[in-house]
Amino acid sequence: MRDCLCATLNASMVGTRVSVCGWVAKRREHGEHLAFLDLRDRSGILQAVIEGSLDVRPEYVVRVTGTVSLRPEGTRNERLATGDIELSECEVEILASAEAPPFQLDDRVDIDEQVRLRYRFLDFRRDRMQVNLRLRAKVNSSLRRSMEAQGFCEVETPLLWAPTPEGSREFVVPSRLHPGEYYVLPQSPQIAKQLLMVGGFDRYFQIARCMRDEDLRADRQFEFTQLDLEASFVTQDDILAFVSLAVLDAAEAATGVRPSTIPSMTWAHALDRYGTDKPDLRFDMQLHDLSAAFATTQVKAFSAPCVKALRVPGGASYPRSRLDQLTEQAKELGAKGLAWFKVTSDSLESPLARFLSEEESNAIRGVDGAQVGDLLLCVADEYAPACKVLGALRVAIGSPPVSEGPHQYVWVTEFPMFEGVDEDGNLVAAHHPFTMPHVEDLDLIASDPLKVRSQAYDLVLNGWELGSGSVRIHRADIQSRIFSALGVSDEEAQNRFGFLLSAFKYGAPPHAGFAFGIDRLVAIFAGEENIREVIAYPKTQSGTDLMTGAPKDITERQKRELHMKITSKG
RNA sequence: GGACCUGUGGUGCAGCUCGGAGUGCACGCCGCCCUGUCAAGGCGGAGGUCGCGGGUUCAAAUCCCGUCAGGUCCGCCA
Repeated sequence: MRDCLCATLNASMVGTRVSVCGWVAKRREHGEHLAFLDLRDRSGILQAVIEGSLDVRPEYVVRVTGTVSLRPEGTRNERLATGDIELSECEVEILASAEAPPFQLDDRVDIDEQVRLRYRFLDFRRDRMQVNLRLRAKVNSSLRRSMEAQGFCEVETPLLWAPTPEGSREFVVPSRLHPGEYYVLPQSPQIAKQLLMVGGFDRYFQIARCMRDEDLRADRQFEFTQLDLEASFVTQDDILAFVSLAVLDAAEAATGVRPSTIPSMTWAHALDRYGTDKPDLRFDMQLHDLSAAFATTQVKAFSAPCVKALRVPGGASYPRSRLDQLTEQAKELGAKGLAWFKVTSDSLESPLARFLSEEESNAIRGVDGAQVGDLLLCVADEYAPACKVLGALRVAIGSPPVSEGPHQYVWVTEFPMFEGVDEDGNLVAAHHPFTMPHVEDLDLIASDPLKVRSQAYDLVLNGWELGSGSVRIHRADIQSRIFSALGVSDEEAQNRFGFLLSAFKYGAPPHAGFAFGIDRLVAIFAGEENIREVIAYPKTQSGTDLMTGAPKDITERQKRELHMKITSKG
């Protein structure tokens, strides 16, 4: 039907007669003797010259047969890739007519996302979506190549899986053949891939769809895609190397620039200096510890186990309203308050300044090489909350949009094994219950569990958590110690993970793995703030699909077959 | 579950503080004119339940309350 794509034509083809197909992007009529038609296909725009009038409208689907010609001198268009040429002596065949689209299909205006999502198929015709989805395809392809080159085998795992209640809420699928019983959609192929290790697939990967029925965000959808991998007879460092190589390959494929190696820091360091487990290294503004200087303070606001400070360069010019807003934000984050100090030429300007001892005042002035014109923010609290509050303020004040600036990757390692206790007093696993503790910390499980480090690690890019992984427990004795620390009884463990535990009795190799979000990675490559921009058919924040209307009711017959009865709505 | 922002012809905005006739701009759409345009140009035209409901008022796009939808965030996301 067509000989080539619009933008593949160039001056070297002059004289050739070709047929091209696409959509009418624009029509410019000059009376009944001359008209120009801009034809758009996925490659770009090509101008066709029509001698005579032409009854086509924008978005008509046409096939144009014409002769590739050089444009007359002075009529070339440098802004068009095909601006030197045009099709002349054209025959136009209308393949489909079209109504005027509900919004403009050029990239000159931002269209409300509600409208774009309702007419996603039209949104696809715009450059932004074409570029983003093709970029995503390129990243997928690069990841596959990279994993295969590293000896990994792609295995698909089921979407209909058994309920194994863990951290996040699962999507549930009622069974027709088994009344009152359910499948769930996987939150990740975690257990499936560990069983592949038991089965001898010592290097597995998958570009896997995962589903979690949790509230949506700019970086979270119900369903998202991960590069999921697992390997046997490897250490943590092996996994970091596998993943680093795949990510760097993808970055090069997507951006044309290959980042250098990915640095790493411990979780403890990230919390201490950046107040978060996903530090954004595109800007400095590290947290500083003033606990020692305030150990015996008389100032009530600073009487706490920990005092942390953050220097805001140039922040002394903040008006009172901005400082109040930051204080408000700190309180929302759980701080008792926020102390601020403006560094002026001879003193500290602050409501609290006159209560400070000279030593304390000097300690504050000394933070991070503070200079006149800087602002210093301090939070006094328990250690972790103090870090987290200032870490959040650091991001609020200093962080550029996630899509801007250099791409700063970092590995965060040595996560704690447990992150506190639940309402029943049981420890809560920070990663998942199959995570291997740091070997040196095994004895702490009973004595001081919150100090136990795990062999779990995250990959972070520009302050976004791309993914996480861990070395897994492959020994029954350690697994049962962890389950008991988590308050999971033998019976419950058997009930939830019995098939995994039983598989491990038949010779489980030491193994470790990782999974990272492709949506997030591609969004950052694409310079998008929101993963919806790199997903073909995303859901809204309330989990609806504006194009299909999902979720929707099903027929009475379907409900009968599924043995379902709705007893309440809301 | 909570906080905040947005909702005005098909699209993108302005109007809202401080109430006074659906007022304005750009794009698109329809008709006519136009032989080298390319964000074509000129002339004319159509198109509105100001998200929805209630309240205050002589009078509401504008103020108040509620509600719906979209977004950002907190909670949640092993």
